[in-house]
Amino acid sequence: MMETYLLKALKELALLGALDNWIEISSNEFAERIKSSQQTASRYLIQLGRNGLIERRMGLKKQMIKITSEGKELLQKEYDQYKEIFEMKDRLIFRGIVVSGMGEGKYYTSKEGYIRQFEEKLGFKPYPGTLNVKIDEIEINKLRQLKNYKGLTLNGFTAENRTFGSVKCFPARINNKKIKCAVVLPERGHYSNIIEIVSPHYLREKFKLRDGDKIDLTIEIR
Amino acid sequence: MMETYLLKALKELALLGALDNWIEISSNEFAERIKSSQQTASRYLIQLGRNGLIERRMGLKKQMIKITSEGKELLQKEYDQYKEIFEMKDRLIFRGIVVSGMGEGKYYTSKEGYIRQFEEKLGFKPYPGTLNVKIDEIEINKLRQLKNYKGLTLNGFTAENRTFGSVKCFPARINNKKIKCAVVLPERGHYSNIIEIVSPHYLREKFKLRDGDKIDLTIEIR
DNA sequence: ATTACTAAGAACCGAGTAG
DNA sequence: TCTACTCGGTTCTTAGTAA
Repeated sequence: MMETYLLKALKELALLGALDNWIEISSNEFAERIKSSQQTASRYLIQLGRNGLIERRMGLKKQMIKITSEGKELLQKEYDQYKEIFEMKDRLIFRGIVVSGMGEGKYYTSKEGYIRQFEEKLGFKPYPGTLNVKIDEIEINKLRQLKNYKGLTLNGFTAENRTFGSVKCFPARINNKKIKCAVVLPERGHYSNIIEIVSPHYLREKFKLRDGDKIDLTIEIR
Repeated sequence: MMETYLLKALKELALLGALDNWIEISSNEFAERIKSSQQTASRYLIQLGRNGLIERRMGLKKQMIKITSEGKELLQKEYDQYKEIFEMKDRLIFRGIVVSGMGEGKYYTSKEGYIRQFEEKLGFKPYPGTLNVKIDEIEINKLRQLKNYKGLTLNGFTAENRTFGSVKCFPARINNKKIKCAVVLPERGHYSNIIEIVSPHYLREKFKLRDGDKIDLTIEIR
């Protein structure tokens, strides 16, 4: 486990140039930089070393320090999260697990009234059946947000003496792979923590997915 | 002062969408997300609120949370640092303070042999005298890095029965403002923690600088 | 169900200091 | 100089629990 104060220390070392180069620094100088005591700075450096995040070479005075590839990876992950926060205004990312639907998905993908519109508006003929993804409870907030975006609307229609409601679609990606698919949400209806995905492909096979597998879902909102 | 664990908590809230929207969340759900106990999650939310980083609205169940502009600013600063680490491969940023030189700067800016080359290679006629910036001790590592880059070379020459050595120049910015200037480093010579800056302008006046003022120095390395 | 207080234990910090 | 140990004080965490 990564303590947050160690992450901050690692970030400071990176800012001092230790990502690509060895830097020479004393625990005292580092302490000044991170606004701590010399003892704490020393302890941080020891712990960063033990965690494999930096490499150290002790000199007679000071020490040489360089961030390892693991350390760099950790910082990169952090950077990616900030990018997600500030740059991804045109998409929402959900984490969820694959579950078995109860056959509702076949509605969308087998009624001629929907199929025609899938082809018109999304440009593909859907494989019959949807992939159901259960969104982490905590991300239901984002799901609510998603419902506020326009997306592409497939109009409702009447057939076989009953009505089929309008639905909204958003182009999507599974695990960030470039395989055509889209999420489908009923225009009206209850909140649900299950997202249904349509695609021209049989997604379970294409992605080798089984119930319970975790997936990332990136949804384009414009 | 901002504890690092609160920053992490704030980041998680941002990832959950609390930057632009109110999100509904319970301390338990949040605890799960940040891998802590419910009590700790609750305490974090209280502290984030007290620090003015989030706004909270308590419901009967759960609570509504939104990151404030101060909270956003804090995250943005963090993001900027990561950008500096990963994206600024073509520049180095130094922090330092303005000091009085001992007249050496006039060398570069008054000898015809240098002046001609400044005009040729940097495109300006230097104001006589340099601005001297003392780099924070700890950033000497980066200064060493800087000396490895090529930059623009002003060739040495002989005049008045002595030799004047080659120097390296790098285009630079002070406090990220678009005023033409460049740092000058002797091609050979001792390490120093003083950087000299040449410019067509009298920089002390242009930036209203006095000894002891802190400045940021952005140096272009290609 | 929820938030959040209390209290005790766990983790962290830094002055003193050895090597 | 340096690094890094010990140890007492402080801060953080979480089980228990009230509201």
